[in-house]
Amino acid sequence: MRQAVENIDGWAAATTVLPAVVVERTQNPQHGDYSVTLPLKLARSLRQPPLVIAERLAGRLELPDGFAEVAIAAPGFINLRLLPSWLRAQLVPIKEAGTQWGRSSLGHDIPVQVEFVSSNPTGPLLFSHARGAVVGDVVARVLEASRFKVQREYYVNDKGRQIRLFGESLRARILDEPVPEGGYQSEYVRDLAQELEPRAREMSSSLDPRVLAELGMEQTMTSIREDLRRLDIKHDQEFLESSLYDGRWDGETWQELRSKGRVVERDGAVWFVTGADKDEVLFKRDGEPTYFASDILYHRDKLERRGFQRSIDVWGADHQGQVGRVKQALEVLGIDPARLQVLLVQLVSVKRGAEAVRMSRRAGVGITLKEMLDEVGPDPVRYFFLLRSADAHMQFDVDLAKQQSSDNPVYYAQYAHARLANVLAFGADAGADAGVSDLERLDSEWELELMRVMLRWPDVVREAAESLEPHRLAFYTDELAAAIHRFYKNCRVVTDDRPLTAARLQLCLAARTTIGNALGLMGVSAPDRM
RNA sequence: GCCCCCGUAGCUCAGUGGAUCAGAGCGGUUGCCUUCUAAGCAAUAGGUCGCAGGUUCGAAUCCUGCCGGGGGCGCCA
Repeated sequence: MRQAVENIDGWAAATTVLPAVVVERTQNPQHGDYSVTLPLKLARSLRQPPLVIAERLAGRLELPDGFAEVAIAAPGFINLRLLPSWLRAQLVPIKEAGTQWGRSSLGHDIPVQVEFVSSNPTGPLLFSHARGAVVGDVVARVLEASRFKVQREYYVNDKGRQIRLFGESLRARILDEPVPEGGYQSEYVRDLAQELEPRAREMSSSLDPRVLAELGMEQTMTSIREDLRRLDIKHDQEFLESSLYDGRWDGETWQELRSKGRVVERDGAVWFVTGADKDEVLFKRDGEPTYFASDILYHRDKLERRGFQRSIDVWGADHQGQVGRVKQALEVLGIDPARLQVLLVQLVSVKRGAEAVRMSRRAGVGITLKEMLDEVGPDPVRYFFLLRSADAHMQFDVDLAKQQSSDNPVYYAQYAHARLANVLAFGADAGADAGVSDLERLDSEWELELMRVMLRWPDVVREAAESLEPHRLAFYTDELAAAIHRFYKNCRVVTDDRPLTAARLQLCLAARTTIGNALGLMGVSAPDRM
């Protein structure tokens, strides 16, 4: 496809530097399947009208297999159309690829880490955490489908002031004393204290807050893992913040920054010199490192010591301010900051009835993920999050997600899959195999349209992987489901016409493969029956 | 004050590094089940793409400035 256009380069190369040759999909099917806008871009440097250029180029085009006519359209497009016979022939490779259909080797086994969720082990996952969890997981899935070597990591903040307060709060609850200033007042900690008390007393008769914090984190992580499991999310590794402070890695890193003149002591604290108007604290006056300090050690560890080419971090939008300074510190350490990509996931508000409740991490209030999973189930949670781009604020409509009815967009896609599965089962004996000649019977607008949509699937996966935009999968799935429903409505599959039946069953099989793979990449179930 | 995200149909949101259409779902109105699942299909109403300039043959899309909503700018996490 692209190579075909390269062939014309020689013709124009003499004049000037060529703009990139781009073959894009047409937005309007009336204009064919692909279009080239090169003539419009060349018009100025060639000093010829774009239409003339288009005609000369079109005449020289060597089309690869599968393309029918080349058309010129004002003001200077070259439009290409796929041959129906070529479309039909693609059903065979889709069938052969099966669950592999849509995968690519784009990533060439490059090691990439996706770090997501990373909620503190001092309380349950809130529903607001789930958006980042889903986005991170699907980014990981899409990268895996593009043959990146992906590791999913959960970064556990298991040290510092918050953990100390956590332990002290647990102790206070057990002893029925007041929770310390700034401590954890939540019901969760109260219940946890009660649950841990017998073991805690056994392990530490004095109820050492450190032991309590340890037990509490262990317990909390267990429940977090369980919540994530229900969303079909599993991390390969839980990385402990405390492991960064082994006395060598941290010492070496600070030494490196110091040698570059980027560390100063002032007011009893240790600062990273940004060179901008405001420096950043690395070590507080009480000697404890800040999160920023840990972030530096952590990302250096991933990108330098552990050898990941890229680290894709999924953060809440409220951490936006940290991106710049972590990247800056990495650069000082000689690490290309572009290797760290931060996906900022915007906040979620929950709509229940007519009421919208904003969920902010800071506000600390909100529905837990567990409660939401109990109420609506994992499929709507995943699908709804994927129906929004990560950088858009979104409103989660609980009532809609909960509806087991046609209004719920999840079912639209799942129903398309179930219908196909049903037809395939119904017609099993009639469609054992179809030859290429039979496939020629597939010539209605609905059948050809369905094929066109299916054939975009590999591009969708690739684009989602390149842009790190998992919502593209959901929008594609919706389109594909629409094409399937229209086909189903207008083309009776199982009839007395055996060859036609066989051909249509082949189409159903390919379509089910495609939508099944799409749902699978999103981690949404694809039922055979609804 | 500075930085980031958003502003597109009544509602929730796609599209946005130019040309080739302003779109989907929900909600409104109206049709379609003797045949493989109507959790579906089809039709219809509904929008100065926040405002104002600018660049261009062409701007929802790029630039500038405003307005509005959200988030950040801690020796908090």
